[in-house]
Amino acid sequence: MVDTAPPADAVGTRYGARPTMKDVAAHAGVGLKTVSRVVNGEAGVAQDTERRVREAIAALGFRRNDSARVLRKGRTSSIGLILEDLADPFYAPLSRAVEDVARAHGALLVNGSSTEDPEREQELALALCARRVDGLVIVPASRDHRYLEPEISAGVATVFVDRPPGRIAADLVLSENREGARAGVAHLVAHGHRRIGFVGDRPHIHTAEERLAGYRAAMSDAGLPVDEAWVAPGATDPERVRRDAGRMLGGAEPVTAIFAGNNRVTVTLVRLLAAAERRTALVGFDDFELADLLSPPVTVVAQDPSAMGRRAAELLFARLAGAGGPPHRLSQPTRLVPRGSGELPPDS
Amino acid sequence: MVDTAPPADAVGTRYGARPTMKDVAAHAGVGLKTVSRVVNGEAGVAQDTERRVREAIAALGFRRNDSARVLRKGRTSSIGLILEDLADPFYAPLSRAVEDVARAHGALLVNGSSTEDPEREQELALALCARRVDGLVIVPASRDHRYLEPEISAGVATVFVDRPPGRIAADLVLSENREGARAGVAHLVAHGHRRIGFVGDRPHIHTAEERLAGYRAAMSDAGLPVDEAWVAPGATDPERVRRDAGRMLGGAEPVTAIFAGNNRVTVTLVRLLAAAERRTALVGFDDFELADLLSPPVTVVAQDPSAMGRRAAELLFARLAGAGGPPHRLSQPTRLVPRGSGELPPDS
DNA sequence: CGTGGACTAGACAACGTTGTCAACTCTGGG
DNA sequence: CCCAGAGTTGACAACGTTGTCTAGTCCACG
Repeated sequence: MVDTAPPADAVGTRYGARPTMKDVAAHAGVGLKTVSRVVNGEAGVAQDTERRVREAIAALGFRRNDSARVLRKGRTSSIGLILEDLADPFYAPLSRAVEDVARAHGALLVNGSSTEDPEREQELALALCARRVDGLVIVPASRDHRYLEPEISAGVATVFVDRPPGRIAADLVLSENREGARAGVAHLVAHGHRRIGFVGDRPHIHTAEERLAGYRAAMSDAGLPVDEAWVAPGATDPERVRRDAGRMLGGAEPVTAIFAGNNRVTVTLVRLLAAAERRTALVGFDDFELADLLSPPVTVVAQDPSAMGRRAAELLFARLAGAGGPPHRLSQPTRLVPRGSGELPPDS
Repeated sequence: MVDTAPPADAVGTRYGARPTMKDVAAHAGVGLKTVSRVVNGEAGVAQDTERRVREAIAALGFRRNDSARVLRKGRTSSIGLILEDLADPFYAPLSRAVEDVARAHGALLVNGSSTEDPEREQELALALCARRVDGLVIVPASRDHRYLEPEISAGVATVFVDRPPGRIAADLVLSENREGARAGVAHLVAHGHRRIGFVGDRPHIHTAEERLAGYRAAMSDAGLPVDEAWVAPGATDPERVRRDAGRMLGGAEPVTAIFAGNNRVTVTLVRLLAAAERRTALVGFDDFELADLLSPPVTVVAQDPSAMGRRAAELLFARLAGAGGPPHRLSQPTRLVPRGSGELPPDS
C-alpha cells in the first residue's frame, strides 16, 4: 500500500526525500515561482498552467514545507502554552479553550507541562521562543520572568493566566481568588460555623496565597478569631492533607467546617470526611465533575477555566494583531455553587 | 523594564527585530560559523574566542532561530498528537504521557483536537506534516487514512492509538476492548443477572463496536439471549443515553443491569440510576475519578490511557531511531475494578 | 500598424542556520 | 631551518520557500 505514494516518474526525488517546489516545477515544466503562486492561491496564473501544476503536485505528493515558509515570512502561525500539567482537570479545559481560539486564528498550539518546576518552565518557554512561536500563554511556575524580556521585546506576545508573572509587566488573566475564597468562607459563617479550617496549596503559589487571604478576610469580616492551628497551607499530596486536616478535626476544639484551597485538596478531604463519623461542612475552591453526586454533594467556589483560557488567547491574538497599550489585567469572577456539603450546620 | 533588553550598541538590529548569528558575529568580531560552533557546543573554538562570542550573545539577547535550523537539518525534534478532545479525562493522561516521552527524547509536542471530525483530523494531520513534525500520534476520527501515505513514505513516523487506522497499515496501540467488555458483562452474569443492557457510543467508532461485540460474546458465553431492545448504541449526549436507558429500564421485563460503553455514558447512567427507586447494577467501561466515592461505588473496566500514550510514543521514537519491520500492533490489557455497583444482585 | 496596458511567467535574492572545505597559525620534531 | 600535523577560523553553498523585479505575450485601441 505504500508503493502508490511517490510515483516512479518523480524527478529529482529519492525515496524518503520529499519533493520540493523545484521538483514540482520541473515535473510540470514551469518556473519555481509559478508553483509557489499556485500553492498559495495567488492570482496571475493561467488556468491551464495551474492545472498542470496541480497535477504535478498530486503526482509527486508534494506538500509545502512550512519551516521554509516560516523562515521567509517571519511568522509561524503557532502559539505556545505552558501550564503545570496538561492532564489536570482544571487545566485541560483551559488548554482546550486556548486551542479553539488558536484554531479560529489559523494557528497551531504547541504545549508543554512545567510540572510546577521553574527551571522547566523557563526551558520550555525558551525552547518555544527558539521555534519562533508567535505568542505564549503561560501559567507561571516561576516567580521571575525576566528571562522573557528579550523575547517579549522581540515581539513574542505573552499572556499569563491564573497566576501573575514575576518581576515583569505583562498581560494577565486571573480568577478572583481572594473574593471567591472570601465568599466561600462567608457562606460557611452564614451557616453558623465559627471554627473554620483552611487547607490550601503551597503558600508561595499566588492563587494559594490569595485564597488564604480571602479566608482571613472573611473570618475577620465576621469578627471571628483564627487559631493558627486551623490554617494548613502546604503540598497537595493526599498524605499531607490528611495529616493536617486530621489535626484540626481532632483535639478539644475541632473545626466544624473546612475550606479547601483547590480541587485536589477538596477530593482528598471528601474521602477523609466520608470515612469520619462526625459531619464536617466543606466548601472547596474549584468545581469538579461529579461533585453533585457525592454524599453530601460538594459545595464549591467554581472557576471558569475555559473562559480564562479563551480570554487569555483572545488577548494574545489582539496583541498579535497590533493592539497596543499597557498590560491588561483581566479578572474572571468565581461563582459559589451550594450543593449540600457547605450547608451542613455545625455539629457541636 | 523593556529598555534593558536590546542594548543600544546592538549592531544591525532594529527594535523588534531579533539578532541573528551574523549580528553576534559582527559584535564579537568573529566569523559567522564560529558563532554557530559556540551556540551548538562544537569543539574547535579557542577559549578566549568562545568567551567573546558568549558575551556578544548575552549582550544582544540572541537566541538561535530553530526554524532556520530545522530547514537546514531536516528534523524538527517535535511530534504531533491528534486526538478527539484534549480536555477529555480519558485523553488528558494519554496526552501527558506522550509529552513525557517526547520530552525524554528532547522533542516538543504539538497537538490538536479533532473533535471527532474526520475532515478536521485530516486538516490537522496535514498541517502538522507541513510543519515537518518528525512523527505523529493519532487517535483516529476518520476511517480512511490513505491521505497520510505520502507523508509516511516521506518518513513521518506514525502511530495510531485507541482505534485502528483505516485502509493503511501502521503501528497501533489498542486497549483490549472486546475482552474488557466481555469480562465486565461476565461479571454481571456471575452476579446473577440475565437481562443486561448495553448503552454504548456510536457504532461506527471502533472501540464502541468492539465493546458491543464483547457484550454479545459474554451473553452468548453464558447462553443468555439478547433482546435487541436492550442494545442501545448511539451518541453519548446525556439526553440520548437517558432516553435509551429509560426504555430498557421500563416495560414488562426491564433489564436488571447495564453495561456502559464509555465513561461519559457511565456518568450519565450514574445520575439516572441514582434518581431511580429500583437498584440497577452497573459496570462501566473506563475508570474515572471519584468512581469509588459514589453510592454505590461504580464498578468499572479500567483502561490505562497513560500506558497507551507512553507505549505509542515509545514506539514512535523507536521508529524514528530506525527500527524497521512490519507494523506493530500492541494490546493494552484492561482491568476489572469491582467497587459495588457491579455486584448488586438482580432485584427481581 | 504602433502603443499601452493587462496578464502571465520566471530569474534572482533573501530568510538564518549548518556542513564542507580551504586556509591560516602554531608547535615540536627532524 | 623546514615541515607535518594539530588546532582555529571563516568563506561559501545549501536547505525550501516567498518577495521583487523584469520580460515576454496578447489584445484593444487609436
